[in-house]
Amino acid sequence: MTITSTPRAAARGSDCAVRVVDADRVRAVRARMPQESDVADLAVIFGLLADPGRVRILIALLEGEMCVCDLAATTGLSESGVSHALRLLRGPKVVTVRRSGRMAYYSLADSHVRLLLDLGLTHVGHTGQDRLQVAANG
Amino acid sequence: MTITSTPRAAARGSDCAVRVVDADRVRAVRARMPQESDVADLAVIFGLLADPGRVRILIALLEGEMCVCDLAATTGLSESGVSHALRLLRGPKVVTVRRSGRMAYYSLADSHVRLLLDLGLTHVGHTGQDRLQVAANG
DNA sequence: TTATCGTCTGAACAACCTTACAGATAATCT
DNA sequence: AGATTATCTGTAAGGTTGTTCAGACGATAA
Repeated sequence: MTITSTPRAAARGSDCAVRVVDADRVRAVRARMPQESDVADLAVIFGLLADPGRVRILIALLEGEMCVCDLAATTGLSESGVSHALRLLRGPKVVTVRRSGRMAYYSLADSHVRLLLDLGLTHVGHTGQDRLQVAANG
Repeated sequence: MTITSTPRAAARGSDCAVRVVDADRVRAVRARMPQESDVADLAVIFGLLADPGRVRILIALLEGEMCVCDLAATTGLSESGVSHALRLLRGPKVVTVRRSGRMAYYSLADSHVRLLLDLGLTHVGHTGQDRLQVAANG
């Protein structure tokens, strides 16, 4: 990727370069940018927390392990839906399973996820801010 | 939603009730469950952090405000892509704009998002300061 | 004024994700 | 053994999301 000193310079001199206003700043921030794989992993983790059903499952698990059907009763999801959700969460080791007979007891595997949830909950609960408004922004 | 005492009881007695193993537990957890709107808002916030491009934008903004074209140069996204992403982030007030002439300088609006990012980056295994050293050495 | 610049937007398309249904699996009971 | 249970999985439909393209808008310079 070519970086020219200013947007104006880019337009004057070369063809398809990336326009930059503060080149030093861009260099500094790019130097601190985590590597792509870490950013991708981070996005995956946040993506797992981006579904209300999965969030309810994880909030339920904050209090300790639970079996699939109790999670279904707690969250309002179907048992199949809970199972699908837990499969996604099992992959990146967000939750772990303990199997006993034909029961499967799930619990939070990672304290970081617990912190993310707590932080998020205090954010939406304690800021007393209005309902989030995503669309229709002037 | 009907809740029967145990999965077996549900199968024996009634038709389409939600099966529950530990009824008291389910009641307790449901009592503590945040209301649906808060869970939805939480999922929206996490959803905004669920895209690598938006994560790079927000990481860049951790160091201070930036204009759109510098964000594009920093993150590798197109300027149009950055603008679309910033629109999403502007809605729930995750970022704010300061306009000066035809420039638009964006910055993080909410310290909670900053904390979420820091926590996530720690989870993934790298802090911004570690990155500095790594980048300096190659 | 005209030309250029930085930013924003709408539309279209592909890729993805969620959900529900049906069935499969393994453990347990009669 | 067969029936029942709790969980898991494959599949497909439907909706959502990210990206690109083309152009629009207001601000600025010539």
